Amino acid sequence: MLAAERREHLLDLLARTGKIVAKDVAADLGISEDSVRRDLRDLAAEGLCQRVYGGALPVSPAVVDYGARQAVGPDGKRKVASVAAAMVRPGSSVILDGGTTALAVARALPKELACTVITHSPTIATALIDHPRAEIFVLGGRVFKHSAVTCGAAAVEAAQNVSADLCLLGVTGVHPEAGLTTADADEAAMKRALSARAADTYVLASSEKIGTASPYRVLPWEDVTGLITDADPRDMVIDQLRALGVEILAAQ
Amino acid sequence: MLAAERREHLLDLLARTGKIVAKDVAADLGISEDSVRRDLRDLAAEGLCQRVYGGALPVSPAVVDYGARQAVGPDGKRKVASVAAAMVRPGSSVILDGGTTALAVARALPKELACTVITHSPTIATALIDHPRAEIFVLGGRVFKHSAVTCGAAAVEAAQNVSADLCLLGVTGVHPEAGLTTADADEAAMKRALSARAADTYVLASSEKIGTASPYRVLPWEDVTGLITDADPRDMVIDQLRALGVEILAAQ
DNA sequence: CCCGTTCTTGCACGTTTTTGCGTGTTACTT
DNA sequence: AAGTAACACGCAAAAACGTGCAAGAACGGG
Repeated sequence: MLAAERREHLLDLLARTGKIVAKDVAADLGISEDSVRRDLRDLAAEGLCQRVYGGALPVSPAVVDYGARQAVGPDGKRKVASVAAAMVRPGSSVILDGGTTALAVARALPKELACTVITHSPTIATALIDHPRAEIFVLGGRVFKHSAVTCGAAAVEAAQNVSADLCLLGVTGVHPEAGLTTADADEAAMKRALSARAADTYVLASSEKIGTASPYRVLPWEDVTGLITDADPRDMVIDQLRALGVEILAAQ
Repeated sequence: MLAAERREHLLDLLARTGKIVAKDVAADLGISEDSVRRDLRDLAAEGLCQRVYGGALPVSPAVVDYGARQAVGPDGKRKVASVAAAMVRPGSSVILDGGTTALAVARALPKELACTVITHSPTIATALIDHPRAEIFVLGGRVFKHSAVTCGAAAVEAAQNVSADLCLLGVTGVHPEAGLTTADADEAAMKRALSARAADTYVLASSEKIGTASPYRVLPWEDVTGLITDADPRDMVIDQLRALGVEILAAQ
């Protein structure tokens, strides 16, 4: 393995998993920990990673945040993401919301799948630049830092000019009575605008969000085609949603 | 085996496997490592591969590209970036172009500097999410993968709705007669639109771009306020530009 | 056809870079 | 406070590199 290749591998690992453990990488690649440490030191000097005791972290806390949040429920998110990615038909267009679950969907899109992805998340757009066949369209506007997506009037207006077959929406709360909810009013409006531009809207929600509600309503259940979740299909809340006419797609 | 044949083989290998190990190729083809090294040196000079210790890597993938291009002239880029970042006044708004140099500028913005950054690069928007005081605005549109920025009609239109104090533009060619040039027509149009929305336009160009020209003109020198570069201020080309009324800001 | 020129190629040699290990130091943990 | 893990530094061996050089092939003019 070439030295430059190793560095690429480290950056890739950092981007995908959100962290690097020097010891593990050394064992994986069959090289000494010293080499890994030297590489990390160089990468840190170039501002490409942040050196920490035992390994390295991404430079941007936002990305660290992604890593951390992914660490909370990586299995659930991955399962949900792979089911969602499988729903994207070749040649179709999909509106992809922001958030860690949607990011996982973007990464789960098969390399050979040609499709158009419309997103208001710069992070997701960046992640998809590597995808050989995806056409990417970014909805512009002011960037909301806590969620790393564009929101507000300009973004909503930009959304009016697109339309898609499918909208995959992430939310913070999924509740039979409250509907889909989120923690920010502007975000809720943006998600509403996104959903309105697609023929079908599916909600991505790992199990810990089921049965919870946040302050701002995004959509009532009438406007939702289905729910993709890793929660138990026999869960009581899930049953209630099914009774409301929501298609339930169980991940795993 | 003919020399040209060998070069084809190398490029093919690079495209298929993503890397070239000088030693292995020499053994496979039954030629000396010196010949392989010479070929790789020539190919790298033509921009067809990226020379690394032990062999070569491709130049194309976006992420690899970032690493590679930064590896070429990290010092120059960093110097230019820090001068450019120092030009952003507190409370002002700045239009930031795409590219590795602009990315370096984004990273060089001091944490305590409150400003508005308008960009058509999802990568730069992502990098700025962790900046505590920067307001970020993304110009939406179709994403051009080879340069990782939004371009085209929608992006140009989005640019009409913003205005800024300063525009920092990256280009591929800086030539006294040809003006500022770039390798893609859509990109050129986008850069032109960006420049038109700012009171002042400064060009970011590390020394290797000085005196070179690409196919598509972005701007004539009349529309450029200044040039930020790490090239020698007494360089002949730089002198010509100064005579054209371009303000020269020497980095280092 | 012959001879001088140019270009390519492989080898030798000295230089630079990388790498793993040993040593002592520092940082984190319990 | 003691113990362990991670780290930095120096070192030496190995690998890769660049350069100069000579042998040989390709080429062109006479």
